[in-house]
Amino acid sequence: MPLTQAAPQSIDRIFSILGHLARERDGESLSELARRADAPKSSVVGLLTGMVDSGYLIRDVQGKYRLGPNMVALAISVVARQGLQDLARPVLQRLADQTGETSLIGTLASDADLVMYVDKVESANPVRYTVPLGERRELYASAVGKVLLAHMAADRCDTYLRNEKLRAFTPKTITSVRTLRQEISEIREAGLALTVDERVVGVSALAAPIHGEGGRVIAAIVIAGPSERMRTALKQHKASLRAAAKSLSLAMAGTTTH
Amino acid sequence: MPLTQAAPQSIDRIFSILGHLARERDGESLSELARRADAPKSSVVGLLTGMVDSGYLIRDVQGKYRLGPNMVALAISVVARQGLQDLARPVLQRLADQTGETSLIGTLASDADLVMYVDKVESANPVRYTVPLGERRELYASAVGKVLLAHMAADRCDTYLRNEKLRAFTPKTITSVRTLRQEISEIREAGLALTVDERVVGVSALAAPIHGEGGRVIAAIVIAGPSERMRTALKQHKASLRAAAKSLSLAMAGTTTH
DNA sequence: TTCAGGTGTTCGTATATACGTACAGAGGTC
DNA sequence: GACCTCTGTACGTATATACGAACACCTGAA
Repeated sequence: MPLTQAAPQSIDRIFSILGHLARERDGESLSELARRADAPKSSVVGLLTGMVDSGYLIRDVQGKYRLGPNMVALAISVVARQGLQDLARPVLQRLADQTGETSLIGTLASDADLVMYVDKVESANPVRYTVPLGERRELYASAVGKVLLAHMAADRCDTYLRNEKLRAFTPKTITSVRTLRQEISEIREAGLALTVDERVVGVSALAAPIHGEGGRVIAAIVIAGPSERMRTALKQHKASLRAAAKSLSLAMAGTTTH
Repeated sequence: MPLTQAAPQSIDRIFSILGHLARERDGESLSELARRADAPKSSVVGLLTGMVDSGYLIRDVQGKYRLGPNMVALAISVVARQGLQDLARPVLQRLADQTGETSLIGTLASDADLVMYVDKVESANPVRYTVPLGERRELYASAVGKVLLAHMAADRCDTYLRNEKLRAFTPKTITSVRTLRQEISEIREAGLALTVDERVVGVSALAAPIHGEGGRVIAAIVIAGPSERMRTALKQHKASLRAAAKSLSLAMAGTTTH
């Protein structure tokens, strides 16, 4: 392998600056950005000036640097290009990091009223919940399935409830159509679905809807783990999950066909 | 002004590459990207290699370069940071393209019960409606104003209707408080407001609410044009406007404080 | 008011990087 | 199979850029 020169260090510096400014609400000073980029101030000032001149950053009246209109436009066009799975991956990763539990995306299978798991980031915990991707499961006994039922057309949901045989997987599986209907209605109001030991004993799952174009629910994002561990952190998990679902819904709203 | 050196040319080259890849569905070759960036291939290959190493680009099995996971994650976090006007711009552009009419965003002025137009994309038609940005107009005679009245606190709306002198701008301006109250109630139900020749003879406007955090209406998105042209395409315009308002509402829902 | 610490700016010099050139290889055409 | 065109790669050299050092200025604390 011939010896080739290293890539220019401005690449990592530029992205370090952009990433930092994307995470901060307020602008940042030259000195702070130089510290974050681990680079001399006189080197960083050249990069900042160049990005300001090109409209990717702006410098406010306090001398703080912020993301500029061209960066926002570029970001919008990048996000608009992605499909759900591309957009979901970093969100799933962050959610798994925040909660310590496995995070997944599930959608309605195209040919049957079943949930299909299309992406996941497994928990770092040695004791973790997991499910094979591509797996198809019943709607009525999973948090994802209940979210999808809550947001599908009312007549399609009614047809499903009339026709589906609610077999028990565990002693906690809901097998009463009346009880399930009531719970689906509550999920529609609350936005989140929680299952405890319904599909697998000892496993809880918490799911939220992901909205696509026109507000339709196209998928659900879910975290799942051992019921006792999920129980102790449920409140924080709900907050993290709502935020993750919202950022994905935002991202999906931007990806309309042109 | 002391003579300082120019910013490094890699800045413009990096953003040129990213912008181009964001617009293309397929990947692009090294030679094509070098042409687009107007730079020697041997210079561009160093930038590409650096961005691939850092995960901002990937190189597929055909040797084509594409946006990588770190660029997608950066873009998502940039978009999640924006305010209404930044997010609105591409939506207004698309709406103006789809409908052929001028599209605008209006909000409630902070110091008076007036509409203020804060952003617009003018129609490409030589015959077009336009209004200067920053312009402040009465609520009762504009589609935006009626949307905002329909979604504000009921007592604030009542106070406005009691105190505002409903002067006529045209023979079609609604000057009866009773009629206006009824119409506001209908707008609250229907979601859309339509004005025909009320503020300016020969001009119609169609407005929909934009919801922010917690479902509050923070602005309205509107298309406006000559009444006859608006009339002939009203149904399609309603569909396009609803979709635009929803995508903005979802985008605004995503920009929550973490 | 003084002082210390941190800021942003400037510039000459060191050096990292850009690039021109050559070339091997691939693909398409005849 | 030969030939042409374009690709991506390699590398030595030219040069654009990084950066260390110095300094004026600002802010906050004593």
